[in-house]
Amino acid sequence: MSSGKKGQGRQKIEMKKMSNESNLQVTFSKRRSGLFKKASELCTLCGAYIALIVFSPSDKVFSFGHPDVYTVIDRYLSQVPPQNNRILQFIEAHRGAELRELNAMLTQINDALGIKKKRKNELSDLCKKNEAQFWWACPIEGMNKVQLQSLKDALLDLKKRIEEHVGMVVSQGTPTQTLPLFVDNGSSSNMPMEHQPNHQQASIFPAGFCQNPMLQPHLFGFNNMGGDGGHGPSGFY
Amino acid sequence: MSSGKKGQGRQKIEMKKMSNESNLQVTFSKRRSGLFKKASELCTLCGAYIALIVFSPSDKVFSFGHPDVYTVIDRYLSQVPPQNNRILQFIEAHRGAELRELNAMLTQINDALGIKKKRKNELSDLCKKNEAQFWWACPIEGMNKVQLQSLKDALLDLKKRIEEHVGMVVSQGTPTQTLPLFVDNGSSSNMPMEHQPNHQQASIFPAGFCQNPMLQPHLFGFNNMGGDGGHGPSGFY
DNA sequence: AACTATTTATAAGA
DNA sequence: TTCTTATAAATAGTT
Repeated sequence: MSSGKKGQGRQKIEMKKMSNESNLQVTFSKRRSGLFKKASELCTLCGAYIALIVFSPSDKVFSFGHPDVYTVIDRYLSQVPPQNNRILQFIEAHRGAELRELNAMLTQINDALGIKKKRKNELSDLCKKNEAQFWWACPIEGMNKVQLQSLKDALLDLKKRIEEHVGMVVSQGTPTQTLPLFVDNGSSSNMPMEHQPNHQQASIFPAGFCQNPMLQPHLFGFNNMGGDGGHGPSGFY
Repeated sequence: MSSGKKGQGRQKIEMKKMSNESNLQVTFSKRRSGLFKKASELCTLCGAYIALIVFSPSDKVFSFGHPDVYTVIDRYLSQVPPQNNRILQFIEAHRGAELRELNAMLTQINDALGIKKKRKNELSDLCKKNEAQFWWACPIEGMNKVQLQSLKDALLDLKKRIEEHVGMVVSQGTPTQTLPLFVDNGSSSNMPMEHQPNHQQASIFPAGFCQNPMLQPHLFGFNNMGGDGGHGPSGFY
Protein backbone atom coordinates (compact mmCIF):
# COMPACT_ATOMS: atom_id res chain seq x y z
CA MET A 1 0.00 0.00 0.00
CA SER A 2 2.84 2.33 0.76
CA SER A 3 4.57 1.24 -2.40
CA GLY A 4 3.43 2.46 -5.75
CA LYS A 5 2.68 -1.09 -6.84
CA LYS A 6 -0.49 -2.47 -5.43
CA GLY A 7 -1.57 -6.09 -5.41
CA GLN A 8 -4.38 -7.42 -7.51
CA GLY A 9 -6.20 -8.45 -4.37
CA ARG A 10 -8.14 -11.64 -4.18
CA GLN A 11 -8.40 -13.61 -7.37
CA LYS A 12 -10.94 -16.24 -8.19
CA ILE A 13 -9.54 -19.74 -7.98
CA GLU A 14 -10.47 -22.87 -9.82
CA MET A 15 -12.43 -25.34 -7.74
CA LYS A 16 -10.07 -28.29 -8.04
CA LYS A 17 -7.26 -29.71 -5.99
CA MET A 18 -4.51 -27.14 -5.58
CA SER A 19 -1.23 -28.13 -7.13
CA ASN A 20 1.12 -25.84 -5.21
CA GLU A 21 1.87 -27.59 -1.93
CA SER A 22 2.73 -24.63 0.25
CA ASN A 23 -0.15 -22.68 -1.16
CA LEU A 24 -2.43 -25.58 -0.37
CA GLN A 25 -1.22 -25.63 3.20
CA VAL A 26 -1.99 -21.95 3.69
CA THR A 27 -5.36 -22.23 2.01
CA PHE A 28 -6.25 -25.23 4.13
CA SER A 29 -5.42 -23.33 7.25
CA LYS A 30 -7.41 -20.27 6.30
CA ARG A 31 -10.42 -22.14 5.05
CA ARG A 32 -10.44 -24.51 7.99
CA SER A 33 -10.62 -21.53 10.30
CA GLY A 34 -13.43 -20.07 8.27
CA LEU A 35 -15.33 -23.35 8.23
CA PHE A 36 -15.08 -23.79 11.99
CA LYS A 37 -16.13 -20.22 12.54
CA LYS A 38 -19.17 -20.69 10.32
CA ALA A 39 -20.07 -23.85 12.18
CA SER A 40 -19.88 -22.14 15.55
CA GLU A 41 -21.93 -19.23 14.29
CA LEU A 42 -24.63 -21.59 13.09
CA CYS A 43 -24.75 -23.04 16.60
CA THR A 44 -24.91 -19.64 18.21
CA LEU A 45 -27.45 -18.07 15.90
CA CYS A 46 -29.76 -21.00 15.42
CA GLY A 47 -29.10 -23.38 18.31
CA ALA A 48 -28.10 -26.13 15.92
CA TYR A 49 -26.22 -29.18 17.10
CA ILE A 50 -23.11 -29.77 15.06
CA ALA A 51 -20.22 -32.17 14.82
CA LEU A 52 -17.41 -31.31 12.44
CA ILE A 53 -14.33 -33.45 11.96
CA VAL A 54 -11.57 -32.47 9.55
CA PHE A 55 -8.48 -34.42 8.64
CA SER A 56 -5.86 -32.24 7.03
CA PRO A 57 -3.95 -33.41 3.95
CA SER A 58 -1.15 -34.26 6.39
CA ASP A 59 -3.59 -36.20 8.56
CA LYS A 60 -3.82 -33.87 11.49
CA VAL A 61 -7.30 -33.94 12.90
CA PHE A 62 -9.42 -30.99 13.93
CA SER A 63 -12.85 -31.19 15.41
CA PHE A 64 -15.65 -29.03 16.61
CA GLY A 65 -18.80 -30.04 18.37
CA HIS A 66 -21.79 -28.52 20.02
CA PRO A 67 -22.69 -29.57 22.61
CA ASP A 68 -19.77 -31.89 21.87
CA VAL A 69 -18.60 -34.15 19.07
CA TYR A 70 -19.45 -37.43 20.74
CA THR A 71 -22.97 -36.43 21.67
CA VAL A 72 -23.75 -35.45 18.10
CA ILE A 73 -22.11 -38.55 16.63
CA ASP A 74 -23.98 -40.78 19.06
CA ARG A 75 -27.22 -39.14 18.10
CA TYR A 76 -26.40 -39.46 14.41
CA LEU A 77 -25.46 -43.11 14.67
CA SER A 78 -28.42 -43.95 16.84
CA GLN A 79 -30.85 -42.26 14.55
CA VAL A 80 -33.17 -44.62 12.81
CA PRO A 81 -35.99 -43.58 10.58
CA PRO A 82 -39.51 -44.37 11.64
CA GLN A 83 -39.94 -48.04 10.93
CA ASN A 84 -43.50 -48.74 11.93
CA ASN A 85 -45.65 -49.86 9.09
CA ARG A 86 -42.67 -49.62 6.75
CA ILE A 87 -43.44 -52.94 5.14
CA LEU A 88 -47.12 -52.20 4.88
CA GLN A 89 -46.41 -48.83 3.38
CA PHE A 90 -43.97 -50.33 0.93
CA ILE A 91 -46.42 -52.91 -0.29
CA GLU A 92 -49.18 -50.33 -0.47
CA ALA A 93 -47.03 -47.99 -2.47
CA HIS A 94 -46.14 -50.68 -4.98
CA ARG A 95 -49.35 -52.64 -5.18
CA GLY A 96 -49.53 -52.12 -8.89
CA ALA A 97 -45.87 -52.73 -9.57
CA GLU A 98 -44.81 -54.76 -12.54
CA LEU A 99 -43.18 -58.12 -12.08
CA ARG A 100 -39.89 -56.88 -13.40
CA GLU A 101 -39.92 -54.12 -10.84
CA LEU A 102 -40.63 -56.60 -8.10
CA ASN A 103 -37.68 -58.65 -9.23
CA ALA A 104 -35.48 -55.58 -9.11
CA MET A 105 -36.72 -54.81 -5.64
CA LEU A 106 -35.93 -58.29 -4.45
CA THR A 107 -32.44 -57.99 -5.83
CA GLN A 108 -31.94 -54.71 -4.05
CA ILE A 109 -33.25 -56.14 -0.82
CA ASN A 110 -30.86 -59.04 -1.07
CA ASP A 111 -28.03 -56.60 -1.71
CA ALA A 112 -29.08 -54.57 1.29
CA LEU A 113 -29.04 -57.67 3.44
CA GLY A 114 -25.48 -58.42 2.35
CA ILE A 115 -24.33 -54.88 2.97
CA LYS A 116 -26.00 -54.87 6.35
CA LYS A 117 -24.23 -58.05 7.36
CA LYS A 118 -20.90 -56.63 6.24
CA ARG A 119 -21.38 -53.36 8.07
CA LYS A 120 -22.48 -55.15 11.18
CA ASN A 121 -19.20 -57.00 11.24
CA GLU A 122 -17.30 -53.78 10.67
CA LEU A 123 -19.11 -52.16 13.55
CA SER A 124 -18.36 -55.08 15.82
CA ASP A 125 -14.70 -54.72 14.94
CA LEU A 126 -14.80 -51.05 15.68
CA CYS A 127 -16.42 -51.65 19.05
CA LYS A 128 -13.77 -54.19 19.93
CA LYS A 129 -11.05 -51.78 18.89
CA ASN A 130 -12.56 -49.06 21.01
CA GLU A 131 -12.82 -51.34 23.99
CA ALA A 132 -9.20 -52.33 23.55
CA GLN A 133 -7.70 -48.90 23.18
CA PHE A 134 -9.78 -45.93 24.03
CA TRP A 135 -10.39 -42.98 21.80
CA TRP A 136 -10.19 -39.53 23.30
CA ALA A 137 -6.77 -38.63 22.24
CA CYS A 138 -5.47 -36.40 24.96
CA PRO A 139 -2.32 -37.42 26.79
CA ILE A 140 -3.66 -39.15 29.84
CA GLU A 141 -6.93 -39.96 28.18
CA GLY A 142 -4.94 -41.79 25.56
CA MET A 143 -3.83 -44.40 28.03
CA ASN A 144 -5.81 -47.47 28.87
CA LYS A 145 -6.59 -48.56 32.38
CA VAL A 146 -3.53 -50.71 32.66
CA GLN A 147 -1.32 -47.89 31.49
CA LEU A 148 -2.99 -45.43 33.82
CA GLN A 149 -2.54 -47.81 36.69
CA SER A 150 1.11 -48.18 35.79
CA LEU A 151 1.50 -44.45 35.60
CA LYS A 152 -0.20 -44.06 38.95
CA ASP A 153 2.09 -46.67 40.52
CA ALA A 154 5.12 -45.07 38.97
CA LEU A 155 4.10 -41.69 40.31
CA LEU A 156 3.44 -43.11 43.76
CA ASP A 157 6.87 -44.64 43.69
CA LEU A 158 8.44 -41.41 42.51
CA LYS A 159 6.60 -39.50 45.19
CA LYS A 160 7.77 -41.90 47.84
CA ARG A 161 11.35 -41.58 46.73
CA ILE A 162 11.11 -37.81 46.79
CA GLU A 163 9.65 -37.96 50.26
CA GLU A 164 12.55 -40.09 51.38
CA HIS A 165 14.97 -37.74 49.70
CA VAL A 166 13.53 -34.65 51.22
CA GLY A 167 13.26 -36.55 54.46
CA MET A 168 9.78 -35.54 55.41
CA VAL A 169 6.30 -37.00 55.68
CA VAL A 170 3.50 -35.49 53.67
CA SER A 171 -0.15 -35.55 54.51
CA GLN A 172 -2.17 -37.46 51.94
CA GLY A 173 -5.11 -35.04 51.84
CA THR A 174 -6.81 -34.34 48.54
CA PRO A 175 -4.98 -31.60 46.73
CA THR A 176 -7.11 -28.76 45.50
CA GLN A 177 -4.61 -26.99 43.34
CA THR A 178 -4.38 -27.46 39.63
CA LEU A 179 -1.08 -27.89 37.88
CA PRO A 180 0.15 -25.13 35.63
CA LEU A 181 2.71 -27.54 34.28
CA PHE A 182 0.04 -29.99 33.28
CA VAL A 183 -3.25 -28.23 33.02
CA ASP A 184 -4.35 -25.60 30.59
CA ASN A 185 -7.98 -24.73 30.71
CA GLY A 186 -8.76 -23.32 27.29
CA SER A 187 -11.61 -21.20 28.62
CA SER A 188 -9.43 -19.22 30.98
CA SER A 189 -8.98 -15.57 30.28
CA ASN A 190 -5.52 -15.85 28.82
CA MET A 191 -7.20 -16.66 25.55
CA PRO A 192 -8.29 -13.80 23.37
CA MET A 193 -12.06 -13.80 23.07
CA GLU A 194 -13.75 -11.40 20.75
CA HIS A 195 -17.10 -12.44 22.03
CA GLN A 196 -18.49 -15.13 24.25
CA PRO A 197 -21.14 -17.26 22.62
CA ASN A 198 -23.88 -18.24 24.99
CA HIS A 199 -23.59 -21.87 24.03
CA GLN A 200 -21.01 -23.97 25.72
CA GLN A 201 -19.06 -26.94 24.59
CA ALA A 202 -19.66 -29.54 27.23
CA SER A 203 -16.41 -31.31 26.55
CA ILE A 204 -16.04 -34.95 27.26
CA PHE A 205 -12.51 -34.29 28.33
CA PRO A 206 -11.89 -33.29 31.91
CA ALA A 207 -11.27 -29.58 31.81
CA GLY A 208 -7.70 -28.89 30.89
CA PHE A 209 -6.80 -32.28 29.55
CA CYS A 210 -6.93 -31.29 25.94
CA GLN A 211 -3.91 -30.15 24.09
CA ASN A 212 -3.64 -27.61 21.32
CA PRO A 213 -6.69 -25.51 21.97
CA MET A 214 -7.22 -23.63 18.76
CA LEU A 215 -6.41 -20.02 19.06
CA GLN A 216 -9.35 -18.86 17.00
CA PRO A 217 -11.22 -16.32 19.06
CA HIS A 218 -15.00 -16.42 19.41
CA LEU A 219 -15.21 -20.09 18.55
CA PHE A 220 -16.72 -22.74 20.76
CA GLY A 221 -14.28 -25.50 21.23
CA PHE A 222 -12.14 -26.61 18.39
CA ASN A 223 -10.29 -29.63 19.51
CA ASN A 224 -7.13 -30.23 17.59
CA MET A 225 -5.95 -33.68 18.38
CA GLY A 226 -3.36 -33.51 15.62
CA GLY A 227 -0.50 -35.93 15.35
CA ASP A 228 2.87 -34.24 15.79
CA GLY A 229 1.50 -31.09 17.23
CA GLY A 230 0.66 -32.35 20.61
CA HIS A 231 1.91 -35.67 21.81
CA GLY A 232 5.65 -35.40 22.15
CA PRO A 233 7.47 -35.27 25.48
CA SER A 234 7.06 -31.51 25.46
CA GLY A 235 3.37 -31.98 24.99
CA PHE A 236 2.46 -31.84 28.64
CA TYR A 237 2.93 -28.11 28.82
CA MET B 1 -35.21 -2.06 -7.23
CA SER B 2 -38.03 -1.03 -9.50
CA SER B 3 -39.57 0.92 -6.64
CA GLY B 4 -38.14 4.20 -5.52
CA LYS B 5 -37.46 2.76 -2.11
CA LYS B 6 -34.42 0.58 -2.01
CA GLY B 7 -33.52 -1.89 0.70
CA GLN B 8 -30.67 -1.41 3.06
CA GLY B 9 -29.09 -4.63 1.84
CA ARG B 10 -27.30 -6.91 4.21
CA GLN B 11 -27.05 -5.69 7.76
CA LYS B 12 -24.66 -6.85 10.41
CA ILE B 13 -26.32 -9.13 12.93
CA GLU B 14 -25.56 -9.76 16.55
CA MET B 15 -23.87 -13.05 17.21
CA LYS B 16 -26.42 -14.52 19.59
CA LYS B 17 -29.42 -16.77 19.28
CA MET B 18 -31.96 -15.26 16.95
CA SER B 19 -35.25 -14.42 18.56
CA ASN B 20 -37.48 -14.28 15.49
CA GLU B 21 -38.49 -17.84 14.74
CA SER B 22 -39.21 -17.57 11.02
CA ASN B 23 -36.12 -15.49 10.53
CA LEU B 24 -34.12 -18.12 12.36
CA GLN B 25 -35.46 -20.78 10.04
CA VAL B 26 -34.42 -18.87 6.94
CA THR B 27 -31.02 -18.04 8.35
CA PHE B 28 -30.46 -21.64 9.35
CA SER B 29 -31.27 -22.78 5.86
CA LYS B 30 -28.98 -20.28 4.18
CA ARG B 31 -26.09 -20.71 6.54
CA ARG B 32 -26.37 -24.48 6.48
CA SER B 33 -26.04 -24.37 2.72
CA GLY B 34 -23.06 -22.09 3.02
CA LEU B 35 -21.41 -24.30 5.62
CA PHE B 36 -21.82 -27.44 3.55
CA LYS B 37 -20.52 -25.67 0.49
CA LYS B 38 -17.45 -24.50 2.37
CA ALA B 39 -16.88 -28.01 3.65
CA SER B 40 -17.05 -29.49 0.17
CA GLU B 41 -14.74 -26.83 -1.18
CA LEU B 42 -12.18 -27.62 1.50
CA CYS B 43 -12.31 -31.24 0.37
CA THR B 44 -11.95 -30.33 -3.26
CA LEU B 45 -9.20 -27.75 -2.91
CA CYS B 46 -7.10 -29.43 -0.25
CA GLY B 47 -8.04 -33.09 -0.32
CA ALA B 48 -9.19 -32.94 3.29
CA TYR B 49 -11.35 -35.66 4.80
CA ILE B 50 -14.41 -34.22 6.45
CA ALA B 51 -17.47 -35.34 8.34
CA LEU B 52 -20.11 -32.76 9.08
CA ILE B 53 -23.34 -33.49 10.93
CA VAL B 54 -25.91 -30.81 11.61
CA PHE B 55 -29.11 -31.11 13.59
CA SER B 56 -31.50 -28.28 12.86
CA PRO B 57 -33.38 -26.52 15.65
CA SER B 58 -36.32 -28.69 14.63
CA ASP B 59 -34.13 -31.80 14.83
CA LYS B 60 -33.81 -32.56 11.18
CA VAL B 61 -30.41 -33.97 10.45
CA PHE B 62 -28.10 -33.05 7.60
CA SER B 63 -24.76 -34.59 6.94
CA PHE B 64 -21.85 -34.34 4.60
CA GLY B 65 -18.85 -36.59 4.37
CA HIS B 66 -15.81 -37.12 2.25
CA PRO B 67 -15.08 -39.84 1.44
CA ASP B 68 -18.14 -40.52 3.59
CA VAL B 69 -19.40 -39.71 7.06
CA TYR B 70 -18.86 -43.14 8.54
CA THR B 71 -15.32 -43.51 7.31
CA VAL B 72 -14.33 -40.22 8.88
CA ILE B 73 -16.14 -40.95 12.14
CA ASP B 74 -14.55 -44.38 12.36
CA ARG B 75 -11.15 -42.85 11.83
CA TYR B 76 -11.86 -40.17 14.41
CA LEU B 77 -13.07 -42.61 17.02
CA SER B 78 -10.26 -45.04 16.37
CA GLN B 79 -7.61 -42.40 16.58
CA VAL B 80 -5.31 -42.82 19.51
CA PRO B 81 -2.30 -40.71 20.16
CA PRO B 82 1.12 -42.31 20.16
CA GLN B 83 1.36 -44.13 23.45
CA ASN B 84 4.82 -45.62 23.40
CA ASN B 85 6.99 -44.45 26.19
CA ARG B 86 4.23 -42.22 27.46
CA ILE B 87 4.79 -43.19 31.05
CA LEU B 88 8.52 -42.89 30.78
CA GLN B 89 8.17 -39.50 29.13
CA PHE B 90 5.76 -38.38 31.79
CA ILE B 91 8.06 -39.31 34.63
CA GLU B 92 11.03 -37.80 32.86
CA ALA B 93 9.17 -34.57 32.26
CA HIS B 94 8.20 -34.28 35.90
CA ARG B 95 11.25 -35.63 37.65
CA GLY B 96 11.69 -32.44 39.61
CA ALA B 97 8.00 -31.99 40.38
CA GLU B 98 6.91 -30.86 43.78
CA LEU B 99 4.98 -33.18 46.03
CA ARG B 100 1.88 -31.09 45.83
CA GLU B 101 1.99 -31.35 42.06
CA LEU B 102 2.39 -35.09 42.28
CA ASN B 103 -0.66 -35.25 44.51
CA ALA B 104 -2.63 -33.23 42.01
CA MET B 105 -1.50 -35.51 39.22
CA LEU B 106 -2.59 -38.57 41.13
CA THR B 107 -5.99 -37.04 41.68
CA GLN B 108 -6.33 -36.30 38.00
CA ILE B 109 -5.25 -39.79 37.07
CA ASN B 110 -7.84 -41.24 39.40
CA ASP B 111 -10.46 -38.98 37.86
CA ALA B 112 -9.39 -40.07 34.41
CA LEU B 113 -9.78 -43.69 35.42
CA GLY B 114 -13.31 -43.01 36.58
CA ILE B 115 -14.23 -41.16 33.44
CA LYS B 116 -12.72 -43.87 31.30
CA LYS B 117 -14.76 -46.52 33.02
CA LYS B 118 -17.93 -44.47 32.58
CA ARG B 119 -17.29 -43.81 28.90
CA LYS B 120 -16.49 -47.45 28.31
CA ASN B 121 -19.93 -48.38 29.59
CA GLU B 122 -21.52 -45.73 27.43
CA LEU B 123 -19.71 -47.03 24.39
CA SER B 124 -20.81 -50.56 25.12
CA ASP B 125 -24.38 -49.35 25.28
CA LEU B 126 -24.01 -47.55 21.98
CA CYS B 127 -22.58 -50.65 20.34
CA LYS B 128 -25.47 -52.73 21.61
CA LYS B 129 -27.93 -50.19 20.35
CA ASN B 130 -26.31 -50.18 16.95
CA GLU B 131 -26.33 -53.94 16.77
CA ALA B 132 -29.99 -53.97 17.65
CA GLN B 133 -31.21 -51.38 15.17
CA PHE B 134 -28.90 -50.32 12.48
CA TRP B 135 -28.01 -46.77 11.63
CA TRP B 136 -27.97 -45.69 8.03
CA ALA B 137 -31.29 -44.11 7.84
CA CYS B 138 -32.48 -44.65 4.33
CA PRO B 139 -35.74 -46.46 3.82
CA ILE B 140 -34.62 -50.01 3.22
CA GLU B 141 -31.37 -49.50 5.02
CA GLY B 142 -33.39 -48.50 8.04
CA MET B 143 -34.80 -51.97 8.42
CA ASN B 144 -33.10 -54.70 10.36
CA LYS B 145 -32.51 -58.15 8.99
CA VAL B 146 -35.74 -59.51 10.32
CA GLN B 147 -37.69 -56.66 8.80
CA LEU B 148 -35.88 -57.00 5.50
CA GLN B 149 -36.61 -60.70 5.48
CA SER B 150 -40.26 -59.97 6.18
CA LEU B 151 -40.33 -57.43 3.40
CA LYS B 152 -38.71 -59.88 1.05
CA ASP B 153 -41.22 -62.57 1.97
CA ALA B 154 -44.07 -60.14 1.60
CA LEU B 155 -42.84 -59.12 -1.83
CA LEU B 156 -42.40 -62.72 -2.89
CA ASP B 157 -45.94 -63.39 -1.79
CA LEU B 158 -47.23 -60.32 -3.60
CA LYS B 159 -45.34 -61.30 -6.69
CA LYS B 160 -46.79 -64.79 -6.58
CA ARG B 161 -50.30 -63.48 -6.24
CA ILE B 162 -49.76 -61.16 -9.17
CA GLU B 163 -48.48 -64.05 -11.22
CA GLU B 164 -51.57 -66.04 -10.38
CA HIS B 165 -53.75 -63.10 -11.17
CA VAL B 166 -52.16 -62.45 -14.49
CA GLY B 167 -52.15 -66.18 -15.06
CA MET B 168 -48.66 -66.57 -16.37
CA VAL B 169 -45.31 -67.93 -15.30
CA VAL B 170 -42.37 -65.62 -15.13
CA SER B 171 -38.74 -66.49 -15.52
CA GLN B 172 -36.74 -65.89 -12.36
CA GLY B 173 -33.65 -64.44 -14.08
CA THR B 174 -31.79 -61.62 -12.44
CA PRO B 175 -33.35 -58.33 -13.37
CA THR B 176 -30.99 -55.70 -14.67
CA GLN B 177 -33.30 -52.75 -14.69
CA THR B 178 -33.40 -50.16 -11.98
CA LEU B 179 -36.64 -48.83 -10.64
CA PRO B 180 -37.53 -45.25 -11.43
CA LEU B 181 -40.21 -45.46 -8.79
CA PHE B 182 -37.72 -46.43 -6.16
CA VAL B 183 -34.30 -45.43 -7.27
CA ASP B 184 -32.95 -41.98 -7.75
CA ASN B 185 -29.25 -41.78 -8.31
CA GLY B 186 -28.28 -38.31 -7.20
CA SER B 187 -25.36 -38.15 -9.61
CA SER B 188 -27.51 -38.56 -12.66
CA SER B 189 -27.79 -35.65 -15.01
CA ASN B 190 -31.23 -34.55 -13.92
CA MET B 191 -29.52 -32.69 -11.11
CA PRO B 192 -28.22 -29.25 -11.81
CA MET B 193 -24.44 -29.27 -11.53
CA GLU B 194 -22.49 -26.10 -11.88
CA HIS B 195 -19.29 -28.02 -11.80
CA GLN B 196 -18.22 -31.54 -11.00
CA PRO B 197 -15.69 -31.84 -8.22
CA ASN B 198 -13.09 -34.48 -8.88
CA HIS B 199 -13.62 -36.04 -5.49
CA GLN B 200 -16.44 -38.46 -5.07
CA GLN B 201 -18.50 -39.38 -2.10
CA ALA B 202 -18.07 -43.10 -1.82
CA SER B 203 -21.40 -43.51 -0.17
CA ILE B 204 -22.06 -46.37 2.14
CA PHE B 205 -25.55 -46.44 0.78
CA PRO B 206 -26.19 -48.43 -2.36
CA ALA B 207 -26.51 -45.88 -5.10
CA GLY B 208 -29.97 -44.44 -5.15
CA PHE B 209 -31.10 -45.56 -1.74
CA CYS B 210 -30.75 -42.18 -0.16
CA GLN B 211 -33.61 -39.80 0.07
CA ASN B 212 -33.63 -36.06 -0.16
CA PRO B 213 -30.38 -35.42 -1.96
CA MET B 214 -29.69 -31.78 -1.41
CA LEU B 215 -30.17 -29.73 -4.45
CA GLN B 216 -27.09 -27.63 -3.89
CA PRO B 217 -25.07 -27.71 -7.05
CA HIS B 218 -21.37 -28.55 -7.01
CA LEU B 219 -21.55 -30.19 -3.62
CA PHE B 220 -20.43 -33.69 -2.87
CA GLY B 221 -23.14 -35.59 -1.16
CA PHE B 222 -25.30 -33.98 1.42
CA ASN B 223 -27.45 -36.57 2.96
CA ASN B 224 -30.53 -35.21 4.59
CA MET B 225 -32.01 -37.90 6.73
CA GLY B 226 -34.41 -35.44 8.24
CA GLY B 227 -37.43 -36.54 10.21
CA ASP B 228 -40.58 -35.52 8.37
CA GLY B 229 -38.87 -34.79 5.14
CA GLY B 230 -38.21 -38.25 3.98
CA HIS B 231 -39.80 -41.19 5.63
CA GLY B 232 -43.50 -40.99 5.08
CA PRO B 233 -45.42 -43.24 2.70
CA SER B 234 -44.69 -40.78 -0.06
CA GLY B 235 -41.03 -41.04 0.76
CA PHE B 236 -40.28 -43.69 -1.81
CA TYR B 237 -40.55 -41.21 -4.64
C1' DA C 1 1.27 -13.01 10.36
C1' DA C 2 -0.64 -8.67 8.08
C1' DC C 3 -2.60 -6.26 4.27
C1' DT C 4 -6.06 -5.29 0.68
C1' DA C 5 -8.43 -5.89 -3.61
C1' DT C 6 -11.76 -8.88 -4.75
C1' DT C 7 -14.85 -12.56 -4.50
C1' DT C 8 -18.28 -14.75 -1.86
C1' DA C 9 -21.83 -15.14 1.58
C1' DT C 10 -25.85 -13.50 3.31
C1' DA C 11 -29.61 -10.20 5.79
C1' DA C 12 -33.52 -7.93 4.24
C1' DG C 13 -37.10 -7.38 1.49
C1' DA C 14 -40.21 -8.95 -2.28
C1' DT D 1 -38.91 -21.54 -0.92
C1' DT D 2 -36.70 -18.55 -4.29
C1' DC D 3 -35.00 -14.06 -6.25
C1' DT D 4 -32.81 -9.57 -5.82
C1' DT D 5 -29.81 -6.16 -3.85
C1' DA D 6 -26.79 -3.86 -0.72
C1' DT D 7 -23.56 -4.88 2.38
C1' DA D 8 -20.75 -7.73 5.51
C1' DA D 9 -17.39 -11.23 5.62
C1' DA D 10 -14.00 -14.39 3.75
C1' DT D 11 -10.00 -15.02 1.42
C1' DA D 12 -6.15 -15.23 -2.74
C1' DG D 13 -2.24 -13.09 -3.66
C1' DT D 14 1.31 -10.32 -1.80
C1' DT D 15 4.40 -8.22 1.55
